Amino acid sequence: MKADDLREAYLSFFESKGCVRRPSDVLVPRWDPSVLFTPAGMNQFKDHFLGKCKLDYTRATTCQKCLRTGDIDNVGRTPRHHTFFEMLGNFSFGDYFKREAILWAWEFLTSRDWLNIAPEKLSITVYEDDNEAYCIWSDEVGVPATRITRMGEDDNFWPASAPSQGPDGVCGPCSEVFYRMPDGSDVEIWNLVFTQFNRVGDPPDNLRPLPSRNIDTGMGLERTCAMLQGVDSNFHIDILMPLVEAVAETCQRRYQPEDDDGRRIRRIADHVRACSFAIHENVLPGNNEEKYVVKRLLRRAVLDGWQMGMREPFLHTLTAAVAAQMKRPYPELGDTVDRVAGVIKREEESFLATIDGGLARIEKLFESIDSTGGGLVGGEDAAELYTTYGFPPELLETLAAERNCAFDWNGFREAMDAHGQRSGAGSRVEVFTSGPLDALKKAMHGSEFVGYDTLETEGKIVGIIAQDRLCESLQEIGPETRDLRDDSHRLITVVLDRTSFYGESGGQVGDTGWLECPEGRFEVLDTQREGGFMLHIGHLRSGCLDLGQTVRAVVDNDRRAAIRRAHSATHLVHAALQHFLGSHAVQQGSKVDADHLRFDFSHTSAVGPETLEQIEDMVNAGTLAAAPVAATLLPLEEARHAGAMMLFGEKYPDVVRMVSIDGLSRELCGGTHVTNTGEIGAVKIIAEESVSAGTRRVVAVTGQRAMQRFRQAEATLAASAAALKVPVGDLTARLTSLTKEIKELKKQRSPSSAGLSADGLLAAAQQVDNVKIVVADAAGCDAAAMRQCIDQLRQKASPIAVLFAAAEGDKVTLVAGISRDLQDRGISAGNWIKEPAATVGGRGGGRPDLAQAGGKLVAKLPDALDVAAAAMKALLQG
RNA sequence: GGGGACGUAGCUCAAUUGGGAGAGCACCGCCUUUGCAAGGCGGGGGUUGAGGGUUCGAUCCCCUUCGUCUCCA
Repeated sequence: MKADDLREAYLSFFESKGCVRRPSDVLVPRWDPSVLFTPAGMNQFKDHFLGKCKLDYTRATTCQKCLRTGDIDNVGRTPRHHTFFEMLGNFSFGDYFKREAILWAWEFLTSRDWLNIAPEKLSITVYEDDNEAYCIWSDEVGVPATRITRMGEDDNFWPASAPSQGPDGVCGPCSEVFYRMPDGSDVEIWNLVFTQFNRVGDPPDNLRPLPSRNIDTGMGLERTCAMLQGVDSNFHIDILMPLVEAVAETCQRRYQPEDDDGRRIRRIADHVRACSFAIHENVLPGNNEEKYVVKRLLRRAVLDGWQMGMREPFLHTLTAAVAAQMKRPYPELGDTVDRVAGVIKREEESFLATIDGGLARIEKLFESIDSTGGGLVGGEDAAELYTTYGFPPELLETLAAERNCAFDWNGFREAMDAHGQRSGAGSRVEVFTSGPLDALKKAMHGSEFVGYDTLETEGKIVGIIAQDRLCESLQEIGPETRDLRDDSHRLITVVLDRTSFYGESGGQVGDTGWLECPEGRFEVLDTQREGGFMLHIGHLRSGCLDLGQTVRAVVDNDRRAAIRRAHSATHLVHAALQHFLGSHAVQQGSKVDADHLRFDFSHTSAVGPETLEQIEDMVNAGTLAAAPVAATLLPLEEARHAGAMMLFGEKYPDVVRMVSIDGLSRELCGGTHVTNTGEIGAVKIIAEESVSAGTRRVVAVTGQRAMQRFRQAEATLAASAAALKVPVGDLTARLTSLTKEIKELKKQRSPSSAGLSADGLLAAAQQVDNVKIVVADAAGCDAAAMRQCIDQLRQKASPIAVLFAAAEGDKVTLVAGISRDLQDRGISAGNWIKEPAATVGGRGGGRPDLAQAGGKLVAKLPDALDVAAAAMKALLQG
């Protein structure tokens, strides 16, 4: 059976059991702070399991794309480890339980209409105390006792070992189905989790039955396919083998499963598949979180290629093969092949450059190893190369072997552990988060948002949260609450059943304003949203608020209008960027504030000033056109058909809101917009900068802030022109002539202009034996000019010793130089200058031929010159 | 988010305990050459990422900040 057929069979089987077929969730669930990537099929149903949302259905089935990096080191080495894989699942939220889950699993596996697996090849494990599951398997299904094993909590409980070690919360026993492979090994193909307990504290008696019990099952698509197709490795099933072969061909290797290259080829196949999906969802390789995971996967794959002799980017050519194999379940992957390939190629180039750069550094390392005769690459050195420059240890080991050097892996691991300690461990986020809103979420879907059409509305208070707890009522408690210094600790959250306040989302900031009623006034400083609820965050300024009370929600009109301008302008900017830079310039993030917007997009290089101007012109042409803006709700498919701009990797609801700017832009967007682009006024781009590799940012202002900016610029110009006493139009010319003049003046500030001429100095020089000694006050010269003069003198006469001193402000600068032949006599300018420097209360030093010093006693300058002359005479005679 | 490294001419990089900011390539001018490739001579180009501090003096040492790279979570 083909993988595509297995997916379909599984989903339709469970549909026949009343489960609702849901699409795979995205691979990168940005809404879930507890994970970077979707790790299992149940992830998208967390709120369903916890009863934290109203249920539209109580049974579901999915095929979920997943990514895990926990066993990353085993990928390619073993037959069944992947980073990216698919999980088939069926789920019950307080509906069917153990009996159905077990019977259906068995039916699907063994029925002639479905997988038709010989029952004697299957064996079962259950949790040691779970007699209920044991009896169902043994009595109802009829699995012989020899093939049912009771296992402990570390194997057959979820989370593993929860009863004794925690964490507290929902948990339960599980039961696993194993298949006997041709080689005699048993492979787990299906895990049935029965969440039926709430763990409270340590044993004994810490497992309390849950009123609403859930089913969460997962069947690995790849391993089940391997079983059905009778192959010995997941990598040899129908959707992976062609990819493995494509990798082998690209790397010009014959795929031999058993050798080192076979392992590398499998790893490349796995990683390029994982990265293609992640990058498809706009996760670009980067330096933190999921971005870093993508980067690491890509680099591991490139490294494997490097070790097979690949010196040029190659990974990116494989994205088409990935899309081809995954076409049926994920056709959208085909739309982004070029973009994904481009991203991968960039990262490949960057990593190959890193390797190149590291090679030079490594030469130095080997030289020092050779000179000390150690014959061993130290773990410390390897770790430093890795953590600082990203040079992979595996490569270093290979290079070391070529030099007949050993590699200290143990030392390397120790050093890396130490690095890990220094870096500190990040805080872990709970898998299931809970908060004061949970009770509210069970009772209602969310707040009704009416703020698109109206900025004032009546709403009933359905929740008040203070100090992270739900309250019945709230009273103003004196002026100290208004203490701005620690206001943040005392922020209050009010939830209404309906509101005109927009909660921050899609980059648009939350509204501010007031909640008013006869009994009190609440100032809203920010509006956030959580699970469909708008949270009005702020302070009670007077009176009191009670649960159930009706208030008037009044949004700050001027601010909202400014936000609308900025948001619509953002859409125009997006469209203009795409027009001038190309379709790859997709949105990476944005912030929409009052008359101020920030827009991040994919682009590799800086956008030049000319292009930026063109973009600005196009945007302003859009506002001048006074184009109507309309928002419509329509089915996702229709929006797609209408050509609305959509972000890959976003999970859109079935009905979407499309914001169209007549003839200029179509985007799916939940934000608030002007009704006509003419309202935006001027749009002025004020910055273009880099956010991270591959991402650029433009910042722009609109409406009144654009006007303010023009005024400011004018004021600066006017002030500058006034300062230079020229008309604004002549400013540039005046500035260039001024800078030129300054430059010339500096040049002229030479010894000669200060009354010092080389010939004059030579004529006035003292002479001891045949050595000329020039000691002079070089008033008006700076150190550079004095040096220059010394050079001139040294060229004209030798042997010669020169020392200049000049006072400027409250400082004295001295410079001394001697000719080469005096150096040969053991005289040093550095030593010479010390005495006169001390005379003016300073110190100095320098090189034998030229030295510099300074001091602060300006009045002593003439003395210092006498001292200098005397000192040189002494040196010459000594 | 934390650790480490690096920011010097348009580019690639130098600069000894802190003591005169340099080289190669590129650029401009002139010469040589029928032309090209190349060669010779000369020249322009720098707030040493930014801001503070220590010092007589900072590319160098210290602090802050911005940027790039990199490892870890």
